[in-house]
Amino acid sequence: MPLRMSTLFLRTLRDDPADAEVASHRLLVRAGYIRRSGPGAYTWLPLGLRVKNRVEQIVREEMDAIGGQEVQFPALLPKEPYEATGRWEEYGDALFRVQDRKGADFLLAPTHEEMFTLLVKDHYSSYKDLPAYLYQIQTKFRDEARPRAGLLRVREFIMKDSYSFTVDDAGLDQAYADHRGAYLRIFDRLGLAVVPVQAQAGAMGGSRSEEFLHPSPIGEDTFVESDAGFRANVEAVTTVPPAALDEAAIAALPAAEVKDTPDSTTIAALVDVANQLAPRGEGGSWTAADTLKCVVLTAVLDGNERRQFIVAVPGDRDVDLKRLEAGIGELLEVAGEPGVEQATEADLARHPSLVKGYIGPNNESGLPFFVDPRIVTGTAWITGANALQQHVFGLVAGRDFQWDGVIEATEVRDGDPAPDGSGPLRTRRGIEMGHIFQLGRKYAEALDLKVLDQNGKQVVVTMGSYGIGVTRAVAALAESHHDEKGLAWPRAIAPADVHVVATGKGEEIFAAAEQLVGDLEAQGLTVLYDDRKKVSAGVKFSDVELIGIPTSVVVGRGLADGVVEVKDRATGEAQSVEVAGAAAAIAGLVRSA
RNA sequence: CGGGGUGUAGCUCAGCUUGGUAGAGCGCGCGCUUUGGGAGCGUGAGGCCGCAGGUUCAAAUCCUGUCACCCCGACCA
Repeated sequence: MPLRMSTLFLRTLRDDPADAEVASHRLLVRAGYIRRSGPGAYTWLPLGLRVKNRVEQIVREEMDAIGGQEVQFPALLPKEPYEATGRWEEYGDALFRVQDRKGADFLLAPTHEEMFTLLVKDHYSSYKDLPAYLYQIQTKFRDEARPRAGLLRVREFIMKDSYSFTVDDAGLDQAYADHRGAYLRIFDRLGLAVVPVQAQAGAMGGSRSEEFLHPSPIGEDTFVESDAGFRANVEAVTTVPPAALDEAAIAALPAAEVKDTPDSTTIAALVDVANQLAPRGEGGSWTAADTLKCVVLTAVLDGNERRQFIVAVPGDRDVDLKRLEAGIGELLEVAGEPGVEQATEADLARHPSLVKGYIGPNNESGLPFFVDPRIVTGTAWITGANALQQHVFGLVAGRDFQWDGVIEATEVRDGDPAPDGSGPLRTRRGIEMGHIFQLGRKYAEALDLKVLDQNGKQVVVTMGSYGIGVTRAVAALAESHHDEKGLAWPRAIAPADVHVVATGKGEEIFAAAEQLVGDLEAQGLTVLYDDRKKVSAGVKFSDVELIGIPTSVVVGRGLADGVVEVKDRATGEAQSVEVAGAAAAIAGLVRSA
C-alpha cells in the first residue's frame, strides 16, 4: 500500500521552527519527520520512523554478516552492576537515575557494558563458546547538560551497541577488525561519508580506539589529518617536542634576569613590555611564543575533591581542558577520570603565595607543576617571577626550573606536525557517528566474567565495545543531503523510493496516477502518493522538495500527451516518460542509481 | 556552570516602553471560485499571554521568584 498524502499523519511547515538552528533540525521538523516532545527528546513521525527503521535495518544486516547476534536489554536497569564497575559514580550527572516506589535506585542506561557482560557470564563458561558478538539496537539515555541541534545532541537516542567476548588479545583484534569492516560497510551503504580517526582510548584500560567522524562544520568533535593520511581526534594527538639542548649549549645561554614589567598581566601586554625593555637579538622581536604562561587549574575528583595544579604552556597557545583531562589522572595518581576546570577564586584563595598575573615556575605554592611537551630542557622563556609587576627573562627549562610531569595541555593547531612524521596537520570538525574500542578486561574483571581455557584454567574474558548512533545518523544524513529547498535522501534510507504527485483537476489524472502507483508497487517499489485534491500544484511541488524522496513523478498536464514527468531530487534532472511503460522505466532508474 | 536572548493560537511573530475587552500572517473548518510553483473572496473555530507569587480598582504589559527553550562561552601568565 502506498503512503497517501491525503491521510498520512503529516503536516509540513512553511516556516522554519524558531528553535532550530542547524539544517537537519530545521528540515526534519519542517518536513514532518520528527517533532520535539521535551528537552532533548523527539517523537518519530511516520516518515521519520521509516528512515530510522531503514538505517537500523542496514546496521542489522551488516552486524549479522559478521556473526553478530541481536538481543535487547531493558533501558531501565538496576544500580548494582554499575556500582560493581564504578560507573554509578563515574558517570556523574550525565546518568539518569530513577527510584522505584520502594526507593531502590535504578538508572536509564547510557550504554550496556555491564549487562552484556553479566549476560555472557550467565550463559558461557568455556573458551569453546567464544568468540561471541552480541548487539542490540536500543534507546539510550544521557542527561546532557545542553541538548542542542535537534537530533544531533539529545538526551534520549537510539544506538546500536555491540560487544565482543573473546578469550585472548588475538581474538579481540579479530573482533575489532570485524567491527571496523562492518562499520565502513554500514556508512557506505547509508551514503554517509565518514573518516575513521584515532581516538582516545581513555582510562578504561583499552588499547585501540577509533571514532568514525562525519566531516561537518557543525560537528562537535575536532580532528586532525595530514596529507599522508594520519587522522586522529585532537584529544588523541601527541605533540612532537622540539629537540632538547645539550649541556654545553645550555651553558652558553645567558643567565635569567628579573625585570620590572608594570601592568603586564596579559600575554599581549607582556610581549609589548618585553620588546621595549630588552629588544630581542638579531633584529627580531619577542612574540607570545617566547612567553611561558602558568595556568592554575583544578582537577575535580570522584568524591568532589578539588585539587589544584599548575600547567605551563607556551604563551601563544590556549589550554585545552579536554586534553588535560585525558592525562591528568595518571599524573596526579588518582583513579578514574578527573574533570579539569579553570581554578575559581575560591580555589586560588587556598594558595595565597600565588601572585595572580605573575605566576611562574619555582613558585612557593607547592602545587604540582606540569609542563606542555614543548617545554623541553634548554628552552628559554619569559615568564612570571612570582612577584607583583615582575617577570623573569631567559628562564631556561631544566637549568633554572624543573617540573613534576609532562602533559598534553594545549590545543592542536593547523600546521602542527603530525606525530608520525607525515607532515603538517589540518584541523577539521566532525560529527561522531560511531566509536569502536578495545575494552580489554576492565568489565570482565569487575564483574568476574571468566571462562575455562584449553588447559582447564580460569581466564578473564577480553571484551570490545562498538557503537553507532542511529538517531544521529539520521540527522547527519539530513545534514549532508539537503539543499535550500529541503531534504534529498540517499536511496538506501529514503522513506519511499518514489513520490508520485497527481496534479490537475481531471478525474483521469487521478485515475492514471492511481494506476501508476499500483504498477510501481508491483515493481517492488515503495511509493509516497500525493493524492490530495484541492491542493494546488505549487504546494505539492514544494512538499516534494521538502520531503526529499529521491525520485518524483508528476502526473499532470503531460498526461494529455501520454507522458509523465520524472525528476531526480538530488540533481534536479527531469525527463518525460511515456505513461505506458513508466513503472518499469522508473524502476530501472531507481535500481540503477 | 557563566554570559546573552526568548517564552503570546498548531507554526512564524506583533502587542509590553506609557497597565484598561487578546492581535496578524500561515495552517485548520464551512461555502463559492481557482488547479503546473506555497491561490482568491466570504465566513468561522482556536489562547490560563510558560508557571507561581506580588503591586493595582484593573496585569500579556510593572515587580519578585521559578521553569523551559535558543545562542555563545567554559581559557590566560
